[in-house]
Amino acid sequence: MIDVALKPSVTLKRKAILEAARSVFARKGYADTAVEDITEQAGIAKGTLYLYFPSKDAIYLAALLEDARRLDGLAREAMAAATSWEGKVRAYVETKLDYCRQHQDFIRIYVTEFRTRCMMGKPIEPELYQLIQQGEALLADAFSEAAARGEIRNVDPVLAAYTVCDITRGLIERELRGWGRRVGPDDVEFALELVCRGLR
Amino acid sequence: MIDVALKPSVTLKRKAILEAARSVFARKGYADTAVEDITEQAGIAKGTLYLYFPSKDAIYLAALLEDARRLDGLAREAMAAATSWEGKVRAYVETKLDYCRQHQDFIRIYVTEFRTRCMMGKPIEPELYQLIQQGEALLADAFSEAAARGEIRNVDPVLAAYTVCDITRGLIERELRGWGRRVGPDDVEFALELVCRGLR
Amino acid sequence: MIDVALKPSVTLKRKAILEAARSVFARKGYADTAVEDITEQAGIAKGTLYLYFPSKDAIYLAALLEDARRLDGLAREAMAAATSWEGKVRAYVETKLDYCRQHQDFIRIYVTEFRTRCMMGKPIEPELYQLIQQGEALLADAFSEAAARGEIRNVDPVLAAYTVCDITRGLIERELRGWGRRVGPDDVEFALELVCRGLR
Amino acid sequence: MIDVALKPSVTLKRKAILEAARSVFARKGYADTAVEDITEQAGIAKGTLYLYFPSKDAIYLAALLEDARRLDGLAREAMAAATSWEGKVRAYVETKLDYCRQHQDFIRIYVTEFRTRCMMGKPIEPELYQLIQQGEALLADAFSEAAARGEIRNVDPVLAAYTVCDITRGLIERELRGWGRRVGPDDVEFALELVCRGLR
DNA sequence: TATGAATGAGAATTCATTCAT
DNA sequence: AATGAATGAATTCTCATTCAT
Repeated sequence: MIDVALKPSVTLKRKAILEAARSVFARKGYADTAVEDITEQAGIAKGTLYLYFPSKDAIYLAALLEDARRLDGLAREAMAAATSWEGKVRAYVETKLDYCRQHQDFIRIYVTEFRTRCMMGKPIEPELYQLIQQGEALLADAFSEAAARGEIRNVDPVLAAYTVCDITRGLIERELRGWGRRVGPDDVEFALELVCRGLR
Repeated sequence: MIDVALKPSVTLKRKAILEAARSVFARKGYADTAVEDITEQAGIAKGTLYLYFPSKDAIYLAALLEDARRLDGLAREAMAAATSWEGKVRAYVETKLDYCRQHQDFIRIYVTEFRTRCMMGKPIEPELYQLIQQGEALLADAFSEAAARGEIRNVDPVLAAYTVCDITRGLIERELRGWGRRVGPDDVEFALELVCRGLR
Repeated sequence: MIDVALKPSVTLKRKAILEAARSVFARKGYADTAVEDITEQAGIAKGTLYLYFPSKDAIYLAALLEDARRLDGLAREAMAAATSWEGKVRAYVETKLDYCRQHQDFIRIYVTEFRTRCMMGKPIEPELYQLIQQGEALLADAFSEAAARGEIRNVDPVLAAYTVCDITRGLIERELRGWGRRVGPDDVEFALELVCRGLR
Repeated sequence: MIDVALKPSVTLKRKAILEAARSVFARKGYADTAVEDITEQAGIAKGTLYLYFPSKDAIYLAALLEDARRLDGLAREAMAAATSWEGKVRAYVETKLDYCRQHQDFIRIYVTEFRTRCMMGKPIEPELYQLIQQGEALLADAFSEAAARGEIRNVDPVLAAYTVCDITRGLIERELRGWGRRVGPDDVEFALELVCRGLR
């Protein structure tokens, strides 16, 4: 009972810390972020943070995971709501782009640090790995079905999914990076049409 | 005569340091690389490094730039040798993928740290920026001409170029990251065909 | 209450660090003093020092300033207590000499490093500059008044003040330097009489 | 014979190095001067310097010593040329002030670093020590004789000499330091008159 | 004699983490 | 549970000196 009563406040503070961490990580990057920056932003003492997270790294990962879960949920819903395979692709691309526009903090961290870790061969949090795989699988399934229905060429659905992911990521990075052309609706339409024509 | 004999040795040592730096940066990432790691790998004393480069950052940048120049040259040549627009796209994708396979160190650094810097809004070395822009422009030109000749739809050539870049990057990362399916010839063919069909 | 109890401890540790710094600076000089020497002497860890002072230079300056303020206060009081101009001069000289005898650390630093900085044209901490100027002005005022009362020749009071400062400094350095004759009461009497006779 | 022929050139290069050293030391101070600064200024390679001097410290000392010898010679001559004790004091003060005005490099180094070394108890080059002592002794002798002739009070001639040295130094530092009133002829006259009146 | 590339000990400073209160 | 002072290993960079050529 006591647990039940206390847990929410624990969870609340955890969330507050994660929020602060996201904001600081996104602004300064992982390496340039001091743990104290996070605790200041969160309005707590430095030591307190270590009651909720065992290390700087753990905070980073937790922040990432939370967002990844949310994004996965949104994409899943949106794709489920779409009926055609084109609709599912559009749902995937637009959901991701929208979410990233609204949560630039998250995506900045994700696109930079997380990708770096992958490439450096650091072990990845299993749940995060799963979420990524599932996202790709969702797309692959849509292509599988479309191929079965004869709506698209008989392509490897996994490869098609990869391609959509790559293009989506390109749009997101272009949206967020400080230079070059920004992303407008035309850009999305162009990408979607290219994929659709390319697969038919 | 003396100059002719000595200058190369300076250049040689610079190259050796860059080689060592690339290897270490690629293995440990920028932040986790100590300058001493590089000097050890290069078989020189700590101070010696600073005779050739003014800072850790400068080494990183020099390593990056050298590779970017080489890669740009190769891609340029390969594309020039191709006659059809499809050939040029294939040349671009395959040259990049090949180079990255052969210089995993470089690409690891490029894909991770450099991208991170871009996203964090840090100022980018102008020459590097130019090389990137030029690579994209090369593709865009090919699409422009193809459109003029009526070989492809009347699409925005810059957007098409972006898309090819994104897909290429996806292939490269998949090739280099430690998990998931590796990239085979089929993957490249799939990507190329998707783009070609999508644009026609 | 907590504040009242804790604040002093911060101040106390600051003082302890300054004391240690003074001792080491005085023994080894600024350049030959490593920050670690100070922290060892103070019995704290290297990092702890940076919780109280932002840099080696800041410690040096703080140590200097603290002493300069104390000495200024003492000289000011002693001179105020004296009624005749000769008394004021004596108060100035003797207060300084006494203080320096009792705080050899301070004066070693002051006479050496600080003077060096002045001569090299480095910017001086404004408060320190003011304290020095005020000390000279105090003497000059005494001479001004004495001249007005006809007790001394009609000399430039500022020049007279400079001279007394120079002679005082000579006494102090002779007292502290490792070689040559030490300073006894006769030396002070001689200096005072010379000044008094010289100005009358 | 070979020695006789080579020595001059050795001496010449030594002088050139010392000249360069003086200039750099005076500009940047001992600690902030890199040996390379000196060799650059002297137009020689870094290693060459160590053929002429065993260490940075030795260069500093040699530069100091050379000037000290010159200044001692000049003061000695000027004082010998003066007949009255007042003339000798004036000769001492004015020679020093003139020399320092013309060789600010030297005096900057002398006043700062050398004095620092004395106060820190570092061993002093014996010849330098002697030169200083002799300078003081010259003045003391003048006072001794003047006292014997009844021209001044029966003061301790050594103390009187110290005082003149202190005042002279005060004038010199005021002349060279970047702030406060500069030294004019009046300042010298004031100082001389004060001493003369004070001793009579 | 002259060179200047190479050295490596040593400097100041930072910061993730701990722990006594 | 919360604090924040204390820690000390680790980092980048400097520079007097050496030595092979």
